[in-house]
Amino acid sequence: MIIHPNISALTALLAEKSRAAILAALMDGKFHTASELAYMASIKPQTASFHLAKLEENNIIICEKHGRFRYFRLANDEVANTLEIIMSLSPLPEVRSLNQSSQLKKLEHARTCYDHLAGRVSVNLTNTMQQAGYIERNNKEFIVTAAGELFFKDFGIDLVGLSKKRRSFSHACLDWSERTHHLGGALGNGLFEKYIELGWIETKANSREIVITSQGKSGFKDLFGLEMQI
Amino acid sequence: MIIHPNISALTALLAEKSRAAILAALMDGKFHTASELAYMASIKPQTASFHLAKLEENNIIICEKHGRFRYFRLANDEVANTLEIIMSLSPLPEVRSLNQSSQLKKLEHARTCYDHLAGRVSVNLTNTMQQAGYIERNNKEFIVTAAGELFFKDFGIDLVGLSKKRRSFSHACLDWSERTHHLGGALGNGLFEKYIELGWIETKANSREIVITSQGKSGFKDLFGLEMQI
DNA sequence: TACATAATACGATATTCATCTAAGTATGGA
DNA sequence: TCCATACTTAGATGAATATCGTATTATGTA
Repeated sequence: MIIHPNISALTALLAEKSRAAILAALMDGKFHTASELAYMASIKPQTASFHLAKLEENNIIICEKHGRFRYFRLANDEVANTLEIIMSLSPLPEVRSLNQSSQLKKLEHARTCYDHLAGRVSVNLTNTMQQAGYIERNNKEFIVTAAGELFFKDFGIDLVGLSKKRRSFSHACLDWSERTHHLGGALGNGLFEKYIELGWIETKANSREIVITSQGKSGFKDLFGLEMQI
Repeated sequence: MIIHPNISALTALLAEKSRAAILAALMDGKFHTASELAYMASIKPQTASFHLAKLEENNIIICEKHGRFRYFRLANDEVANTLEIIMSLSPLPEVRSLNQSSQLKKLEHARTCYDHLAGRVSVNLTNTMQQAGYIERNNKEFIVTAAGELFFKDFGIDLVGLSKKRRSFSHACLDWSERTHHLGGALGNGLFEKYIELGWIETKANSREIVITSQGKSGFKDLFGLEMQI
């Protein structure tokens, strides 16, 4: 028997359609109740409960109890990154309806990746920040340059505060639809929350989809000279 | 139901222990017979045949028939890269014996990754070539610099010939033990074969393990100033 | 031809495990 | 106190599939 990393340990958890659906739903980074996840995965609550217990045991998700509700979320951004990588290696879903096709297009355009922005828009923004010399790519991380420090400060991002968080600061996160990297980590999250605060983007309930508002379009254009194609 | 890439399609193939063992064995990049693979995965030939058929159907492996033997190999280096990425995301194997422990240490030191070198040695060599300014990292590729062109030519590597091959030229391949990148692709393969030709490294039958010979140790030292710790 | 080896095909078995029904626990509100 | 809701647990069921014994095909060798 050849010694090798225990591939099955990870893949067995993801190989099951219902669990995959639950995890895909949780990739929006939000908390969801067990019933919500059951509905999203098209299974009965008992079955969802069974899968959620298994995922929790394996430290893939965590649970917070409030009253009679149990709120589930991905355990951390490392799990989210892993899932995003596996997605980037997997075939695109079979599209069976016009509705699914348009949903897929929207996700490819802009979506959440756990707690930051992903999709074409995110990759464009990341590239633009690189070209402007605000960040530099170094292996799996982006590094904020001196110019970048000024830029992010001007934009109202507290780099010092973010860097104190117990997580990757500016992870180069793999984008499954664009098959390249976008800015993740604490900095990616900081920007994401700033965009929300400014009303430039909006999340939708029970979906990873992100909508760029009209303020967002002009905002991104002013900030980066970036034209949003929708 | 949330639209997302079909994770299960890929992971279901890897979730089964016997198939995982077969694929791990094939990561040495060599052809293996069905019986060999059955033995390596500790299953009967019929069972191996069943799994091999399934893997072939899904274009994970290819088969060449010679006489009464069937030789199986990974389909291409894209499959190998995918497997290596999944391995880098998976937990290290549980080590149950001194023998396994020493085998793991050897693999972490130097092993084949499909058709090129992986492990600590490979990562060190890659870093050294980067520091010497022979190659530069650009996203998922390494780029050969002008200085690098001279260097590789001196070392007897035919860059023009390699670049004509219908595959990635110098892929930045993920190393599961070192959790960083080493040089893969056609250039990685070219160097690997040159090391073999020079007698610097030796492969072992039915193992991914690579042995650095004494010529290799002095060779790598002369070429890169790199001291091999064994 | 006869026999040994490599591999696959087929059928039976066993195991794993996702799913559901039914029942039970916990919580909040009337 | 009673009921509705959210969720889990337990047990039964069924489907998928990995495995192996047996048989068959293909090839090489004596």
